[in-house]
Amino acid sequence: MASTDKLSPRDRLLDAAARLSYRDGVSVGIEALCREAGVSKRSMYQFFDSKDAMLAASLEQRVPGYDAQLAHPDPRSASPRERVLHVFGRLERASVSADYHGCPYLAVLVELKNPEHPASIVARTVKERLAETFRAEAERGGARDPELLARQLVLVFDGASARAGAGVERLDDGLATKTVTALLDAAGME
Amino acid sequence: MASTDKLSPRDRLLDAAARLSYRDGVSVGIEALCREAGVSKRSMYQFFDSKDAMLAASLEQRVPGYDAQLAHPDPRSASPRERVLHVFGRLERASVSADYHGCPYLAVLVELKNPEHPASIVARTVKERLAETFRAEAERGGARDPELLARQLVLVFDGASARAGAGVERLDDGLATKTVTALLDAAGME
DNA sequence: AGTGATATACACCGATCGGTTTCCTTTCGT
DNA sequence: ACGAAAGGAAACCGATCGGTGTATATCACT
Repeated sequence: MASTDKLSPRDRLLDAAARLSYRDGVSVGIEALCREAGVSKRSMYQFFDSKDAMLAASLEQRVPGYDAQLAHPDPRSASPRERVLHVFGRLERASVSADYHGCPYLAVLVELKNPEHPASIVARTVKERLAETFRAEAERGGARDPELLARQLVLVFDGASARAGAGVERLDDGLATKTVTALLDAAGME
Repeated sequence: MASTDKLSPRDRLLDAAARLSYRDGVSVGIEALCREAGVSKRSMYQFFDSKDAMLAASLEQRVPGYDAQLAHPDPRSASPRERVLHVFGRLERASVSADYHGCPYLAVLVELKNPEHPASIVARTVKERLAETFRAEAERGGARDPELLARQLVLVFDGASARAGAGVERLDDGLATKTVTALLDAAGME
């Protein structure tokens, strides 16, 4: 019994779309997606209006897991600084995986040049939420300019994930953490 | 007389490949490339072995201009810090253009998941050279850890260009410059 | 057992992909 | 003025693209 056997065809499609579009890019064919999901093309078009819609749905479905991964395990006892650093610690740990190819949402935004694409809209929303999370932490931590600090943090986040995903940088020596620490200190965040 | 009329067919192809693959992504068809260049497909395959080879050549041809754009206009009188900040000033100024879509070399690395692709190799080389340039400046500027600082700077560079290119961030208020300044200060670079 | 919904397999659509070939015109050296 | 060579237009190749139509099989429910 394969691991996908207990999932509905729709969920298997979303799973395959997320996995293959992340590994091979958004230009992956629907034929390959359906083969991977073990679902006929005909069924796919009953669940989704188009390939674009399925891609957007697959990105959206992964948002809760993505958020949970970046959230601090014990947010109550942790300081704002610890919660911010946790995000980059997770990024650094994830980046060592052989099949890490960078932040999937940033990749989608880069690959789909069209900002009106439904998947681009989902990706942009995720990025805005991350920035807003950082901003709230910066405010709680007493940063001098919370908005600026938050934008700096997403800059580092996306730069680190893109470079690690592209294979031109390694984060496992704490590069992101060190960079963020310097920025937190400079912003006067406790 | 169009602006391309005085260029050789080969140069027109390289120009069209650079422009269209930057605007539409590397998946742009050779039919469109040849139409844009005003060159027959047959001629194109006499100049280049494949679409991949032409793409790599088009990226490579733009390297000198890219370098010149980031180089300080008066490198002798400028300090290492000024030379570094000049790079990010140029990035911020370029990013306001309506047809700015991020660093083309990073985009190619993200879009072509295959690191063995000839265009990926060119792009990786460009990124390595930028990091090396930063490292040399960091050393000259007396940074505590020149290698670390250089990696932080390319992190910010790629993060800023990717986010600005994706349309999720604006750099025209000096975001990159402010971030880099904080990192230079933290590294003890004069 | 019968029925309607759901899923599959598979041929098919026009369009485009990267790449090749054929034919014809233009250009250039002599 | 002539012949070779280069270049352009377009047909053509097999493959794949996103998407549909059709006929068959499987399933739950009554």
